[in-house]
Amino acid sequence: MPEGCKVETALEILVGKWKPVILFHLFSNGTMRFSELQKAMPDITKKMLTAQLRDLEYNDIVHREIYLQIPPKVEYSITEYGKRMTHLLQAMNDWGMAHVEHLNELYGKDRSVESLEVIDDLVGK
Amino acid sequence: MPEGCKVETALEILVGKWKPVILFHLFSNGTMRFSELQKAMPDITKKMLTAQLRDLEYNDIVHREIYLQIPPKVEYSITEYGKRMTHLLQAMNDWGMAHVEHLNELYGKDRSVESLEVIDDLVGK
DNA sequence: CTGCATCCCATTCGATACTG
DNA sequence: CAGTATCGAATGGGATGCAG
Repeated sequence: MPEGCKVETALEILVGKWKPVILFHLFSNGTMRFSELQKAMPDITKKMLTAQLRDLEYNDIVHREIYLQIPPKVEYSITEYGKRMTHLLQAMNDWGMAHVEHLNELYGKDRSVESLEVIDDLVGK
Repeated sequence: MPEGCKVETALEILVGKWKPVILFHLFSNGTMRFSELQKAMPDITKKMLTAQLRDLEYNDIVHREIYLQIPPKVEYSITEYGKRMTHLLQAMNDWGMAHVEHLNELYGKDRSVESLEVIDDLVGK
């Protein structure tokens, strides 16, 4: 472990019940409208979706493009800066997968999978 | 971004208000007694410290060595498996530091530093 | 010394309704 | 369509006291 310890800074950006899923969809699909994100994540409320997107926007991870028209249209996408965190997300994802494996070996299968339903739905398994 | 998206798995291990600090101390000092950890983090309550250590223990990141004696003595250390996540922690830390810089450039200094007091105390700045 | 139990508060999050 | 406003429930975390 290094000096400084800004691990929490990284955590704060990614934590928030829905941020990883949102990023996953935006990384996968490129640009999405608010309603498309909602359709992709049926369980998230508008309030939460808005809040998390605003958070990501403040951190320059997500770009919000507003079209002044009726009916309104707003598109979200990953910023260039945001794309640079792909490696970190990849690293976290890889470690996460390996860790699930590790826990399975330690305790046996079918455990510690709670609270990942959303992701599992997403992947469709 | 990959398939699967187990980013949340990684997050769940590190999240918990004190886990990064605990890991930081254990990585730095090797083996520490419960009371030493408390001294190192004056603001954490016993309840929280216990809970987070149990969590890390369950995830095979931290080892708990109990000496059966009076008065009791319990030592905590990073497991071999836990040491293998050094690279991930390093990556998150690096990104976190760079991100603080990035935000400073975007919005100007002296912002977004809230909620890092603990870490800052730790580093003594 | 270590750490569990209890109570309590603050913040988060979901549900619902409403608006430009 | 893309939000905001309001309320209540759930959850996380702090303070304190007791126990092995």
